[in-house]
Amino acid sequence: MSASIARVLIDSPLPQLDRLFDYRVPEPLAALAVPGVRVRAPLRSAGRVAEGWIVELAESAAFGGTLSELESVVSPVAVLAPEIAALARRVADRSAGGASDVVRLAVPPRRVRVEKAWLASPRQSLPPVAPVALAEYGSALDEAIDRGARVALRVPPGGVATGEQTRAHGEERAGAPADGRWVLRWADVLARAARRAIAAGGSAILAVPDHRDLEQLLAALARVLPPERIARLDAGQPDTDRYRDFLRCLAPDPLVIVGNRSVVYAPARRLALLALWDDGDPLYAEPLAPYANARDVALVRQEQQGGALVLAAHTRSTDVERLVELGWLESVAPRRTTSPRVVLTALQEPQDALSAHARIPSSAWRLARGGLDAGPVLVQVARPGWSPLLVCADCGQQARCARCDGPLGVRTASGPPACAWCGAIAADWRCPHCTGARLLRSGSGSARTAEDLGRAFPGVRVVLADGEHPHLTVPDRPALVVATRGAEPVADGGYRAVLLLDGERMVARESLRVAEDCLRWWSNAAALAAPEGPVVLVGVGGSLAAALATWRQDAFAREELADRRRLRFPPAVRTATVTGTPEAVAEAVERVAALGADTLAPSDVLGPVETGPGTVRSILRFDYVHGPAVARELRAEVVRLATARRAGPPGRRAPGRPPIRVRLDDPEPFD
DNA sequence: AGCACGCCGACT
DNA sequence: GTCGGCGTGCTC
Repeated sequence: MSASIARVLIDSPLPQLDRLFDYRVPEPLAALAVPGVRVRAPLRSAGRVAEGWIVELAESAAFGGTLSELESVVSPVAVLAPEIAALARRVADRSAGGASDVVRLAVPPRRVRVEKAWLASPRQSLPPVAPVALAEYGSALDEAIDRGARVALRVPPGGVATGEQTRAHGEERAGAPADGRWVLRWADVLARAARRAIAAGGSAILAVPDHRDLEQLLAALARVLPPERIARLDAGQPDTDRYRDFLRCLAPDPLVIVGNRSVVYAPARRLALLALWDDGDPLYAEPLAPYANARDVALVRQEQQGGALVLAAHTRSTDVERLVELGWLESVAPRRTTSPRVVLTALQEPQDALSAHARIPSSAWRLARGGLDAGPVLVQVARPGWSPLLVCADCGQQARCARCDGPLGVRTASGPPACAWCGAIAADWRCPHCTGARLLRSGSGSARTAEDLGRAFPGVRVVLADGEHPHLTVPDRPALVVATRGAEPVADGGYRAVLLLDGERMVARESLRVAEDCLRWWSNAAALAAPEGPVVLVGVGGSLAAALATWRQDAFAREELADRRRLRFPPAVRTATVTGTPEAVAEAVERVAALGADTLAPSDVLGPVETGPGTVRSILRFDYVHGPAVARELRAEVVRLATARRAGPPGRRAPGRPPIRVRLDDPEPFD
């Protein structure tokens, strides 16, 4: 007699359904009803069926009432592995959200044709893979992977040429590659780390922020592993491809699974390595409820499943610094420190001077010219477009969109003024401050910088790389590559010089994480330089510039985290934002406060402040130890409000949205 | 979310 | 006496 009860997680965003429901398994379904399969199950009176996943089987019901029978098994494939169900539960609890919302990130939409083909295809086992040493770390990284350690990993800047065998020790920094492609060192390190995991018989998950990083990683992996060992799971690929690769991960042989943020939920056979590249990138923040950051998911998963965790980057996020200081992560760096040659330069002219000549100090100018003799030169700017800022010609105030208050700018030399946020064209703009009607262009975006530089260096090829003009790579030929931050192409052989032009403007942004972000943007751009290629940071001084120049990002993260501790800002503390009607928000805050002043001190309740008509927001901050209790309390309140809706006068059901929304560790209020 | 149950007003 | 209004609560 087999287990006759199936515990099912219902696929629904409703908070009151976020638990396991018991169903009897009818005899005809017994063979198919295994943990992980998608099922249809009646929910509240016959006729209505919900979909869900069997999370576990049991001999007897935990539920006292009479059970319904499972209606059907949607597909025989166990798409929700037990450890992923457990991960989803933990992540949901930590974020005060629902497990099925998390599972939806973990399990891609089913494609029947793909599934049928996969079920019909013969299983074949893959030939074993020999291990490879990560000798630039001595034996520290090899050992860490083998024993399943948690590591904050510093990665060498620069790249290696394809075809050039990565050598065991004393790797010379490659000069110009004779031919073929150039792969960034970080990608090469992660690819070899993954191969080490595979050689030991385990899987590896490698997460990257965006698809450009993904391309780098796939290029690096292609050098060290056969394609049958590599699976790709990213939101950018078509659903059929995504489901096909997802199914491949379920096969018994371990694979390297690469993708963007949600790849941290991938099903992996005997997970041996979970690695994130550049964990400070905001793209790791999940935009869908319950908004769990991929880094946090990775931490939870490692804790649950073991295996090595590697958070690799050029810069150290304050979040990782915190974990290093706690002793939760160990810090591993290459034995021999290689760092870019960074030059700091003050601005010679006021920043609003418009010509490229005025924006680029003469020393930087010389280095750029020198670099162009040998190969490509990178110019990093803050913003895309032509003139990202417009000001009133009469009073000098910045011009803003009449509809949404976004900044007005022009995208091309002759284009109309338009809003950077909503895209609305500001046809008959009038200054709200002085009634002026004329706009003045201020500042230079990527397009204008590219054109200016083209004039300043006649005969030199100019490449414009921004969101609208994406370039993954540029060849090893003289060219000026003007790129917005984060959109820099990878140059074969490395850039002969890197100019970080808009440092001052980037630092001027008002956000809790500006300094951290700037150092990350600059360091990542600097890492694209060729071995002796100079990196020039224009117009920034102080400890931030010094951290880049000395390539000591860890020390900077330590200071930065110490500041956050003093201010009680994240990641020194966790936060919960509660948004909704004033009464509901006040009540939710009250319930958390009732946990005690030790959990939530009165000074750690920020707000409420009005965020819309009839809507307020309060922010709670609390220490990490109290996170579970705060999340549990807020979640309970959400469930309570969803079940017993007694908002407003009796007899009136509150229409539309639920009265509160809860979000843990939302970075937005601090931006 | 849906959908049934339940307890007060107008009805053949 | 009964039909049906919508407020309230639950979903294995």
